Amino acid sequence: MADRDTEERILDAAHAVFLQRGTAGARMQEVADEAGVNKALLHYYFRSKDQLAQAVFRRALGELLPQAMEILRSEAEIESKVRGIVELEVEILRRNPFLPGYLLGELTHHPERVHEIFESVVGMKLGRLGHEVRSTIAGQLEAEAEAGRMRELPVEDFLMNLVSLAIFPFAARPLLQLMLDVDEDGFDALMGARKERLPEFFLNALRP
Amino acid sequence: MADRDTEERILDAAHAVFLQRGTAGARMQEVADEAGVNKALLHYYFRSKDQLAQAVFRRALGELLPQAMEILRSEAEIESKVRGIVELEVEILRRNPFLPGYLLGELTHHPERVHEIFESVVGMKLGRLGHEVRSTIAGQLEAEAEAGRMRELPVEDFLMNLVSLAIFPFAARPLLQLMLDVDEDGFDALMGARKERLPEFFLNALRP
DNA sequence: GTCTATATTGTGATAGAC
DNA sequence: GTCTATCACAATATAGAC
Repeated sequence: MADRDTEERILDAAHAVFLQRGTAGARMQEVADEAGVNKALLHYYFRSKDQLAQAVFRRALGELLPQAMEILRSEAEIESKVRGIVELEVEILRRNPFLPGYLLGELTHHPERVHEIFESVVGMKLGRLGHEVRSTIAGQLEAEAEAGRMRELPVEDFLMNLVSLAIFPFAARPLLQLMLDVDEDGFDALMGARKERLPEFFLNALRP
Repeated sequence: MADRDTEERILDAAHAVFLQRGTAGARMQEVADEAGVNKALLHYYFRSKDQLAQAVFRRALGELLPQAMEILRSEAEIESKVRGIVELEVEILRRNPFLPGYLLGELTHHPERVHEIFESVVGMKLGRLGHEVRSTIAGQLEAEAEAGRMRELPVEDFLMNLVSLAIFPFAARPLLQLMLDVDEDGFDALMGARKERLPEFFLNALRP
């Protein structure tokens, strides 16, 4: 219960509270309670709410982005990348219900934070990484198209469409649960089943 | 500058401020300034911040949902619905950059609000509307599949995949702008071009 | 209906003992 | 490192004049 251990407990607690309430809606007192320590300790370790919020945001973004980037810029085949991204994102998001809504909310309400944090998360200049991913996949798509195995599609579309399909339903979950008339477990089951169909759906869209 | 007019100016101002900052991050003072009136007037018309926030949320959801629902449960053909949804959502979201992030953030941070508000927005019992949309489209999908024009796909997948593709990129815009290395105008141009390709992409995924 | 002034509470942050 | 006590101010909300 001391030192590094406490700092970690606080960050865990902050993660839980900030993701559920959002940065602006989160209260330091609630984080302290959740961590089982006093409010003053939060400031001892993180100085201010803003810095704690940044640590949480960095961590949250780090749960999603680096592994996805790794898959996308690897040398694996297109089909394998599609399956890998779907499997990865769906499994992470099934276990973290607040993650996508939190991230998208923070992105729109604090867009200025993204730039600085992005780099510390993926450990690379963002422009460079984005370019690397795009040129890698663009080459693959082009080769597939020339071989007649896929129809032409801009890399930007490939990337946006893939992550849209994988992530969005989790972000809109509260609305979807009402419209599809399912509870938590029903939704989770739905997502588990959809995960199996999604790669086929996406790859089918790429057929010539 | 009186009566109904003032109430509307306040709601407009609140809409602008709340969507950009989020409900918890928004300040009544900023809303008052934006509306060009005094803080006390906000309470005169809306009683509390919470009620003002609800009015804004209702209005924001109303910009997106009812028209989409109308298209989905109409008697139009599947292909026409796909084109209609893409056209509608993309055009609305291009003009309202904060709308999707705000909605998704509020959904995750205040899921309890959805139930009550949903009904007043679409003017119908939510379970009923959802069921109506699903059974209508399920019938259409089944007919298309039997005629050999489309492969089989659960209604839930059809609905989730379609709205995911249409909405998500706008919600993730700040991140995508960095990764794709484009500014505001570049992003808008990208979305404009993608809008034309999206229906083909989606319909292609439905081919047998 | 609209304003100014003020009450009241909530909340981030620090001082200082242990 | 961790706590209690407290400060300082931000933010919602209301009272009351006009």
